Amino acid sequence: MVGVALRARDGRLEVLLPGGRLPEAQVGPREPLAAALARALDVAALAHVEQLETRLLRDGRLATAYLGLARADAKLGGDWRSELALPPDHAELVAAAQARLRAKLSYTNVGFALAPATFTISELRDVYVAALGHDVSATNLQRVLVRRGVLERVEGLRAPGRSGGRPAALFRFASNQLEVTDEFAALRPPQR
Amino acid sequence: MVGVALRARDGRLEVLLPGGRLPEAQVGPREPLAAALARALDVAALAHVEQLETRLLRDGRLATAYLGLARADAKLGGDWRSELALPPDHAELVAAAQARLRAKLSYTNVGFALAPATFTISELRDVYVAALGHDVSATNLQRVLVRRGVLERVEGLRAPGRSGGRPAALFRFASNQLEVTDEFAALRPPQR
DNA sequence: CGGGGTTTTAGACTCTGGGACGAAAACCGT
DNA sequence: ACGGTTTTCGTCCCAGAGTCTAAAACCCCG
Repeated sequence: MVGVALRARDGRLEVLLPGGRLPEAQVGPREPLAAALARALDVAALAHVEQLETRLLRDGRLATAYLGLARADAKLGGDWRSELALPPDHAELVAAAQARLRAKLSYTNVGFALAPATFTISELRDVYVAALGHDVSATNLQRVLVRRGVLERVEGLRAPGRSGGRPAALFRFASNQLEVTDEFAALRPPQR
Repeated sequence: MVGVALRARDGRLEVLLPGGRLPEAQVGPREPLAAALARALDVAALAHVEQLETRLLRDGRLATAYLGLARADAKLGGDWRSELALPPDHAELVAAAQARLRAKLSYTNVGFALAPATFTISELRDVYVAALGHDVSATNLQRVLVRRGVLERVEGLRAPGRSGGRPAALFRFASNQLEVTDEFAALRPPQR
């Protein structure tokens, strides 16, 4: 049981490393994985958790890796440093976690687990840029997510900063559970 | 360690059940998962194998499930019956395996693991129909897969059957390893 | 050998989702 | 009031994929 907790903040996709390493826990016999997971990760503080893969680590232990996502405004204990100093096993898991997240941002609503409860499109754009590692058009992001029903407008506006600008509309994710955009795929069923 | 081996044949997506149940194996301490997997599944006869999920079964054992795909013309020992008589745990795993396969048919080249080495578009279409569970246009299938570089023409034609028809061109998959169609996703990086 | 039935192939048309662009809206500070 | 900023809205455009029709190439049968 190894957990990779990620958070998009300050333009970067942080890896949460309490004590400078990935959190681990031993899973007992007949113990539900969720129980061991709760010992390793602060599950209550994570907006989304999903299983990654199970593999034999170099030290001989069999580990099931999990991906955890924290909202930018979540209160978390533990520090986070650069993940460059991790052992090779763990570094690979971090890479797998990041790849999984990047892929799912495109065809699911996982964004809900990274963004705060309410936000402007620009703020959401920053989250996506941090997680994806490339630029994203705010205009397109809004259109795509609204069209899919992933994003909802919410009452009110955010006042502009000191440098001015038009007040921004506020949005939220329509759901706080993972939902896959159905029929995002090629080779769809015939329409009639 | 539980294996779900699938094969697309006779218009159906069969579950290979040697002895009427899903193949299992106990994974020893410090044993690579691939080794235990080889004991459970006839890996050599499978064109593709990938991990599904790890879960606690109702009988208290911790099992890592695998998805295996067999080509339609593969020689396999063991019979296969309807999967309706499986225990609930295993039935769920079969459903997960089928769902995974259906999804990956859209954005990867997994088809290579279901189709024979060389085939006509109509034959490939039958494989896709069996796996996806809905109709597929042969014209579309060819255009999509060729455009992606997944399919290659190969020398020769297949003679028509007794009922006549134009001879069919032969194709093969360009690769026999899993490859993900990059940039199938929404929220692509900017193009310039 | 010619005609009707069958299967495959090729092309054109259309629709939709998403990227790019530019103008308008609404604010700031000076 | 004016220029600079940020957000929003609308339009254009393109690529990928679904649909359709006709042509190609074969079979069998009379």
